[in-house]
Amino acid sequence: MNEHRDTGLRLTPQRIAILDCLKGNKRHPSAEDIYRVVRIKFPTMSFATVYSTLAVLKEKRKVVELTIDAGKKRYDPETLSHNHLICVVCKKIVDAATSDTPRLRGREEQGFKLIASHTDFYGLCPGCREHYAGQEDNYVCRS
Amino acid sequence: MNEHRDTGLRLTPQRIAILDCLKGNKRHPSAEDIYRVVRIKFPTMSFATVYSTLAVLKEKRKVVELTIDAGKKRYDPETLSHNHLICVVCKKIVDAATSDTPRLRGREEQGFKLIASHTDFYGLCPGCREHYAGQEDNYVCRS
DNA sequence: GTGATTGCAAACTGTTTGCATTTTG
DNA sequence: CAAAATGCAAACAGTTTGCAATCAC
Repeated sequence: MNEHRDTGLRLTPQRIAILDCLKGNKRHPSAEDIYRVVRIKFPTMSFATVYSTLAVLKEKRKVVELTIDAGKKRYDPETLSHNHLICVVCKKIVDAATSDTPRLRGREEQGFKLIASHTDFYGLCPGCREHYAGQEDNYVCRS
Repeated sequence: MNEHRDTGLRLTPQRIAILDCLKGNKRHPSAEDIYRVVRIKFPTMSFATVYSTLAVLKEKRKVVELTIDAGKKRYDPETLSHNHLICVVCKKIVDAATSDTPRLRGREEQGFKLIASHTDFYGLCPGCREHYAGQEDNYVCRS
């Protein structure tokens, strides 16, 4: 009945709220971001529930964990391969399409069995751009 | 006199040990990895010193912070732009050269001022490959 | 000598775990 | 009704901070 049946997980009201929060969410929210949203409907919601639901969703490939933001995991309901554009000041993350996918130079694979790849782009978002234009050098970009 | 003079920071014995540990280090060590190494020579060395030195080095662009590994920062003394190849099982990180650099599709920049980009490649390293071959599907790759 | 660095401990942030209670299928 | 999820609190890991003692320049 419920639109989230296909996740294959037991649908508790809390989980439905989390799934609703994630559905089509392009903000790449952290666990706390999600917690704050679902807690509006479920004041008793605990962090442990958010984390355990995210763990199950990750296992079922319904969500992907991003490590772009140091010291805080962020989650992306878009699990098809895509790239990101990250603001080095406010850490906003938006999806980015690229014109091509880079390849490792043949002999550079060093015995690795390749599974996937993705590219992160760093920059200043429109908002931060205003305040920090010309100070790009002050920001370290590499993840 | 000391080979690390050019870093522009006050050279205490502890800092020299940290710089020695980082010099040419291709292992992308975490703060703890560094701590364990320098503590052999300086048993009184504290974590705070490692972190504060890393903070200064980061500021002076002598080292770059990697967020590839969730929940644990790793450091790279190679500050020129380059890419990484990461083992999804043991988190080993090695440098990788690519044949090309992807570009954002023109209208995709969404008002961002671009500063930099890099590509992460995921796979199984030679060692883990043996034990986990055929189980690639069990590993989530996206950072 | 003075300002920066060290070492220690305590504080903090984000995440994980144990367990009694409740709920889903 | 059995297996799984919740909520709470406590435990954890990694990182940061405050401060007195020490050290580099």
